Amino acid sequence: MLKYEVMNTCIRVFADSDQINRCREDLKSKEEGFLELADVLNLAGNAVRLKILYLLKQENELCPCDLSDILGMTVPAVSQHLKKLKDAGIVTTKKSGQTIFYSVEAQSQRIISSVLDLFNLPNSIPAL
Amino acid sequence: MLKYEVMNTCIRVFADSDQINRCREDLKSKEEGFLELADVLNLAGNAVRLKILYLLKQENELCPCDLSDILGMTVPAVSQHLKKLKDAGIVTTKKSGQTIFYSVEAQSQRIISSVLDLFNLPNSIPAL
DNA sequence: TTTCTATTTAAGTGTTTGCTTAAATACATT
DNA sequence: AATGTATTTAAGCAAACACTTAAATAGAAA
Repeated sequence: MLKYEVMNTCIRVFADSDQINRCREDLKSKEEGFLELADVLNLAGNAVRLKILYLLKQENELCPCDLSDILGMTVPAVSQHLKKLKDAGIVTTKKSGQTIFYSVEAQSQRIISSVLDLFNLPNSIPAL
Repeated sequence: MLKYEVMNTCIRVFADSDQINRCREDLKSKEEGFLELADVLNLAGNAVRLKILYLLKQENELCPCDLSDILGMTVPAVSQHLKKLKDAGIVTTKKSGQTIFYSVEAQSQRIISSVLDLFNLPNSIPAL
């Protein structure tokens, strides 16, 4: 009578329930890491923010005003992107006069560098 | 009279116009690359899709039905994520009977592996 | 103190995202 | 031919995004 390997939502004749359980366990043990990595990738997965991170790494520090000029967009638009990056702990600020300089947070240098290094993978981006 | 270095939107006393122009040129020359990399990061920057990519790499191939079971979400929800990945050329499909197996597209293996390797960067994710 | 300047915050808006449920496809299997 | 199974597509919807313009802050400079 019980012909199918019924797992959850899906009824399928040739499901490999061992494989599915193994994968589920594996994911569960890494859940936290997936959420955190996805957050970082999501922040970097916007052309404006990716450019901001690239520029901050390249130039060491820049103020919202500079970024606005370089990127050709309004200061509030830039500021809102910076806020997201700062809330995530990816960038940090330093005040000098009435200028606020943004830079990549020390602890995030490695992952941001690694993300930006993806830029240089040969043949990595199909459409390129 | 012209006291400021007026660049674009921003009027600021101590703007370094050389730096700003250099950065602008640099960005312009890499514009295409930024857009494409941001696209990939944006796709990977979702916990569900990041898990899907991880699973496809780990298990070589999986069908929407398996993924639905493993991820604990409906088949249409999974299918829509797979469509995005396929439209971007990141995954490919192979038919076997009435099952459709998804796997990471050969040309995208490297960048996807590199993205997933970010998972293993020690101290890379501040909150971790 | 008053005025500027750099930045942030707020409010409004159109677009995109990611799910839901229901329906449609496309084939295998009987 | 009729039924069943795996998958995709469609429609609807609440939430998140990314910008805009205007206003609010904070602090330097005059």
